[in-house]
Formats: sequence, structure tokens, C-alpha cells
Amino acid sequence: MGISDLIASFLQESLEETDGVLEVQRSDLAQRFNCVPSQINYVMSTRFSPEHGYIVESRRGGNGYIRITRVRADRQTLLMHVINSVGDRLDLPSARALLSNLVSSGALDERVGETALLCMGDRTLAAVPQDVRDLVRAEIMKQVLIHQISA
Amino acid sequence: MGISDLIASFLQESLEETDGVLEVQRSDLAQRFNCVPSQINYVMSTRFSPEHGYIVESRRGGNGYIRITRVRADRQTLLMHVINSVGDRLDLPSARALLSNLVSSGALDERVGETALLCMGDRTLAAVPQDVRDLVRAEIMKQVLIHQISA
DNA sequence: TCGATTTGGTCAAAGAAAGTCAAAAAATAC
DNA sequence: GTATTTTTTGACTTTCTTTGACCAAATCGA
Repeated sequence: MGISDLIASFLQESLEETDGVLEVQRSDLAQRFNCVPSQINYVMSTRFSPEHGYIVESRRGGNGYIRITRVRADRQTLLMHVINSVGDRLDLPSARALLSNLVSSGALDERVGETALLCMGDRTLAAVPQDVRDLVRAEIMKQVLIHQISA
Repeated sequence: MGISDLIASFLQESLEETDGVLEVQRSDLAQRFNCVPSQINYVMSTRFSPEHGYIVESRRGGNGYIRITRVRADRQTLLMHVINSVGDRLDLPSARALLSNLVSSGALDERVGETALLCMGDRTLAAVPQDVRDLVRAEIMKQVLIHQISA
């Protein structure tokens, strides 16, 4: 096991004890495992990403912190499925259809669906070059659904 | 928690007790928290700005004071106010503050706020040129809030 | 009225975290 | 035994906080 694995399992155990929420200081943790601080970022992005079922928040400056929250996964298979099915691009009609399906199947709150759809609208994205809009739509869709898994 | 956080929560609790209006003396407060007076100004500008839902007035000279007033308006008014205050561009920290304030004041459903925020994130807008992102954020904010007025 | 005193305001520098990115090293795959 | 992927490191960046020197306004008293 490399250091990243050690750090990851330490954090996972701590999360077990603290019931799914954990706040650490990057430099503390780095010192405890005798590594450079930026390795903590590496561990966060490779093992505690939303895809892995965690939310990581942080704050810089004096008294900064890194907070890890474990999210319970259950109904979320549907969401995951859609997330995985969305590629780099997503046109508006497809987005509308996907969201509508998720809402009617109860996997997505109606207001969240409406909000996401608004954010993807041509009017909202007027300032974005045409050929980039579908990229943004795909991102919006994925980010929103990933977040919903934990909501 | 750093000193600024301590001061902020002290003030927020006091505001709770005094029903939304509070008058303090800068030097008193600084002494109580054992910091320099100007830190009080820092706390005001970072935690009690209008975007956070407060109005801060003050007066110098003998018997000077700093008065903090928490503003609460009805849903429509709050939404309209924010819509009107958003210009062509909106940066992410401001967006976060505005949405958070709307949510905590009950003018916006939490899930809608979170969804909108996600749609404005740097990650979501990665494909959008930097100098256009704030334009898109402003559009997203306005479209979402306009929709909320009638939702 | 006018200067002294009493407040609060501004701003920039120093300090304290965390973030990024790409190169070097190690591990794994073929 | 090479090629590829994953990990480790560290220099540089960004963000947030704390501090202090200097500024501006209101009040008070002679």
C-alpha cells in the first residue's frame, strides 16, 4: 500500500467513527503521514470524488479546513446510469427528455429538473458560442445529477 | 474557528435576541475579542454585507456606533431585488452569497439554489471562455430567479 | 469658534491556509 | 524489457485572515 492508500483508509475509518462527516487540516494530515500537503489534494481527487460517493469542501486562509462528507447511495442507480450515458455533448431536446424522465420516475425533484433545464436554455447560454453550448449542457447535466446523488 | 468567525457568530446571536437590530461600539467589540479595531470592519464587510442580508450603518466621534440591521422582505421583493441588483456579470463568490441568502431567508428552495449554483460552477463552465463565464452566471441567476417568481 | 478628544474608516503588508500543475519516480501492464 | 498509468514531490499561485499605521468625522469644552 502506498501513502495515498494509507491516507484514504485512515480517512475512511475516521468517517466511520464520525458518522460520515469529517473536517481535517491539510497540513496536519500531511505531517501525520509525512508527505507533502499537495498529496492530500491528490487523495481527495482520486478517492473522494463525487463519483466515489463523497463531497469535499474546503476553505483557505487562517483556520482553513477540508471537509469530507460521505453520501449515502441508494435510489441513485438511476441517476448514475444517466450520468454515465451522457457524453461530452448534449443537445437541448435530449436534455429535456432525460430530465423529464428522471422527474416522472421520481428520481429527481421537479424544481431541480426545471432549474437545470433553465440553466441549459438557449437564452441563458446566449453568451456562449454556439459550438460550445452542448458541451456546457453536458457538464450541467452531469454536475447536477452527481450532486443529486447526495441530496 | 478563527476570530472573525467568532465575532460574526456572536453578532448573529445578539441579532437573534434583539430582533434584527444591533448597535455596538467598534473598540468595545475589538477589546472583547482581543483584536485590533479594524478587524471589526473586516468582519462587517465579509459577513454582514448587503449580499449577506444586512445593512450596516455607523457614526464616528463621541458616542459613535456601528449599527447592524438584518433585512427581511417577502419572497417576491427579495427575488426582484436580487434580479435587479445583478448586472451583466456576476462572479462566483457573489452568486454563492446571493443564493445562500435567498435560501436562508426562505425565498428560494434549497434544492433550486444548489442546482443553480452547480450550473454556475467553474467546473460546469469549463468549456466557456473565462471572460464569458461571468456573463453566463448573471444570465443563469436571472433566468432562474425570474422563473421562481412565478413558481 | 476652534482645537482636542473620541470615535470609526481605509488600505496595504504580513501571515496562514489550501489549490494547481507538471516533472520525477514508482508501479503495472503488455 | 519497454510502455503506460499511477503516485509522489515541490515550486508557484490564490484565497482568506490578521495587524497596524495613518485618515476622517463627530463631539465637547474653552
